[in-house]
Amino acid sequence: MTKKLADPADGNAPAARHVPMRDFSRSLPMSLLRAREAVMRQFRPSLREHGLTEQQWRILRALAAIEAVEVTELARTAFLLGPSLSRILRDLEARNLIERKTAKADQRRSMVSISKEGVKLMAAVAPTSEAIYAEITRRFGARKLVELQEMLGELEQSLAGRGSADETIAEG
Amino acid sequence: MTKKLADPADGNAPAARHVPMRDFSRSLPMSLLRAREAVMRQFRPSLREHGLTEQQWRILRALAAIEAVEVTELARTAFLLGPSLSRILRDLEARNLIERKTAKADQRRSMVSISKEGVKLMAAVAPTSEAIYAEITRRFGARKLVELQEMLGELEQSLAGRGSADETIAEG
DNA sequence: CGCATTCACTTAACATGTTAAGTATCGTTC
DNA sequence: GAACGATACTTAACATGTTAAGTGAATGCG
Repeated sequence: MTKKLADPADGNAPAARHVPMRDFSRSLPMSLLRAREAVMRQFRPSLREHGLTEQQWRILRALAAIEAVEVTELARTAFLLGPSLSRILRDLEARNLIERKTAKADQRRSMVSISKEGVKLMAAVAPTSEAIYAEITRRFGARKLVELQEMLGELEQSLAGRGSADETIAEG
Repeated sequence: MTKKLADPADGNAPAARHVPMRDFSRSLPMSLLRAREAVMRQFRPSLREHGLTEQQWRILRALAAIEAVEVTELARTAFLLGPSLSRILRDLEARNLIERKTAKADQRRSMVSISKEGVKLMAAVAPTSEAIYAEITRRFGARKLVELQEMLGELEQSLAGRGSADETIAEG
C-alpha cells in the first residue's frame, strides 16, 4: 500500500528519479485542486438532482443577488471566461432560467437577469446547499474555515497583478 | 466601483435579493478556485512555451519519479479521471514523450513510463518551474505556505470518505 | 462626416472534465 | 473448460476551459 520510492543508494532498485523535483503531489496547485474537489464532491449530487452543473449554479447565485448585470461583469463575478459564459447563458436561457435584453444606452451590452423560474429553482436548491455548507463548516471547524479563507485571500493578493514570472502584462 | 447591493428596506431600489444566500464570492469553493487560478497563472506561460498543458505536465512529473506505473495508479497520482488520462497519454505517446507496454502478467494492464525525450523536456522545464515556485513561496511566505497546505490537507481529511451529504457510497 | 480603433460579446477549434457504455482480459465457480 | 462477474482500460457524448478569430456597435480623431 505504501508506495515504494526508489532509493538512490540501491543500485538494484527498479526505479530511478529521472529528473529531481519536489514531490509534486505535495505541491500547492495539487493541494488546492484536491481540496476543492473534496469540497465540490459534497455539492455535486444535490446540484445534479436539479439538473444543474457547478458553473450553472454559480451563475444563478451571482444573478440572484442583483437585478441585472452585463455579461462581462457576470463573467468576473462567477469567475468564468467569456466563451464559457456565453455558451452557458445560451443554455440557461433556453431553459428559461434567465432572461436577456440588450441595453438601451449601449446596444453592445446585454443585461442578464434571473427569471421567475430561475428563482424557483434556486429556492429549491438553496436549503440543501446551505445544509451541506454548514456540515462542511462543522466538520472542518468554523474558526479554521475562516482562517483558511483568509490565507487563500492572502495568497491571491500576494500573486495579484502578475501574469507570471515571464510576462509582465499587468491588466491595469 | 463598489458594488451596490440591494437594500431590502428600499422599496424603490433597482434590485431585490431574489433568494437569500451567503455571498457566494466568499464561499469556500470560490476561494479555492481563485487561489488555484492565481497560482497556476504563474506557471502556464512557462509550460506553454514548451507546448505543455498543466495536465500533461502533471503526468510527466508523476512519471519522472518512478520507473513505470499502471494507468489506473497514474490517474490517482496525477489526479485525473481515466478518460482524460487515456486521451492525454495517447497524445503524449504520439509526441514520444512517454512509452507504453502491456504488462506480461496481466494483458489488461499497460505500464506507462517517461521516455528519454520526455526526460529531456522535463529537464528543460524544471528549472523555471522551480524558480516560479520559489518566487511564490517567497511572496507568500514559506511558513505560511506550509501552514496553508496543512490546512488544505486537513480539509480533505475532514471530508474524506463521504461522497456527499446525500449519497453514502464509501469507496472502501 | 469618414474611418480606424476599441469594446462587448459570440463563434470556432481544440483540450480537458465527467458520466456512461464498450472491449478485452482475468478470476472464479461449477 | 465454459459461463459469469470483476477488472483495466478505451470510446463516446456532452459540458466546460482556453485561446484566437469574428461580428456588430460605440468611440475617438482628422
